Amino acid sequence: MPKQVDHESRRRQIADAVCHLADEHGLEGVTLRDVAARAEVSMGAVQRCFRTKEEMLAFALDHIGARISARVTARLTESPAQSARTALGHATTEISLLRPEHRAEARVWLAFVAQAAVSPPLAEILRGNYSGLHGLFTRLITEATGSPDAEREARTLLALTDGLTTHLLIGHLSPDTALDTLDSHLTRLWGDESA
Amino acid sequence: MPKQVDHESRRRQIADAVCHLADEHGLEGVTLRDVAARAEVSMGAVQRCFRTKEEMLAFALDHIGARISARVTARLTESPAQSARTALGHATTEISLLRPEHRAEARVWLAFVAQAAVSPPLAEILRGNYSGLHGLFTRLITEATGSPDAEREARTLLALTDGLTTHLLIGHLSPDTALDTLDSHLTRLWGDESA
DNA sequence: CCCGTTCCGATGCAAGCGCATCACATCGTA
DNA sequence: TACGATGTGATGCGCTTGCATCGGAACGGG
Repeated sequence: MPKQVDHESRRRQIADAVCHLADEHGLEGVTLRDVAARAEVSMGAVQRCFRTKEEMLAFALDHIGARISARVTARLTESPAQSARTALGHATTEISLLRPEHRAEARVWLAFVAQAAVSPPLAEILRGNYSGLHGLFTRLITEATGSPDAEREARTLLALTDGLTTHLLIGHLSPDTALDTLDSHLTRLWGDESA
Repeated sequence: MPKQVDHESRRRQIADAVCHLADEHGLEGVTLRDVAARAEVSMGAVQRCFRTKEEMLAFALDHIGARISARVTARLTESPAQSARTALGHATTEISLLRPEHRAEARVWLAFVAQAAVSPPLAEILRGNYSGLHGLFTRLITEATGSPDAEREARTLLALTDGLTTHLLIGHLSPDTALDTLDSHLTRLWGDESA
């Protein structure tokens, strides 16, 4: 056998390059050549890892989705002693990608969401991610409030975080304003349900 | 002078073509040739109306933004006798583009938003649109509830509608579910503020 | 030790892109 | 009526794209 490269790690390496490029110039700026250059591999290597460009994009979306989800669950498990309310607060701020260090991830996410609106395979992946987050939010809200409307509250919260992230990216909101809006919504959620 | 074509109406005609193509294949599927073909004009005519492709996209974004805003204000003025609450309900359902006949506009909007995240000129246009909508929402909420937090509620509502639209487009939510979520949020808004 | 298998990376190719160019209709004017 | 200005649409150009191809390097088995 030849050199025997770890394919899986190479795929992740390429997916990271895709995310970097999508952050800088949007998904339209993601070409096979630029991806190969950024990942510091040859173009042939990229083509061997992924049969088509679309397959590469799908893997990259899965990759970044998994990374974000992992960060959320990590945040929850590292501070398990606190209440479900603060846990949900942590989860939402993590999801909404409001902090500057996650701005790049937010841009990549938005680029993929837009593409998913006209690409069923990408939409399928996103649906999976959102379903998972919806379930997580529902569980936390139920735990914190016992409300029978937890599913609906989870939908509202998830849509709100996405909307705030979007408005942040196009400069309509500042990070502080977005965070304040999110906090306010959570505060009212507790007030309503536990009263 | 030669044929003397109405430039402004032609620009709108081209902008409509841009929107149709963006709806079908995303913004990446918008090429000068396809735009010309869809608008039933020659490619040279497109280039005469807009010096560059980016200028054309900016005009198209302005065009669709104005159309949506116009529809919202039209909806408000055509039923002025009702309360500010129902007015806001109408405005939000109009903005959130949940109805099937506005699905195309929603897809176009999402495509432009994503592009705006990496294109300052487009972001500038979007910021103007959102500022106008934020002002409108703030006014209606103030009128309906007298709450001092009207600005924050308006931000929340605007972000929520955008998030719901996004989730609808990628198939995470059904139109009915999205509408129900929006209605629920509005109901709670009235309950909180007027209590 | 050498050969066969397996993987790699450079190159080629057809298609499509945005943009510039230019001869040609078209109409007001003298 | 003849002319010149002006807007028009077809064509060309340089470049990039995604994808297919192919010679060669790198190992393990006989």
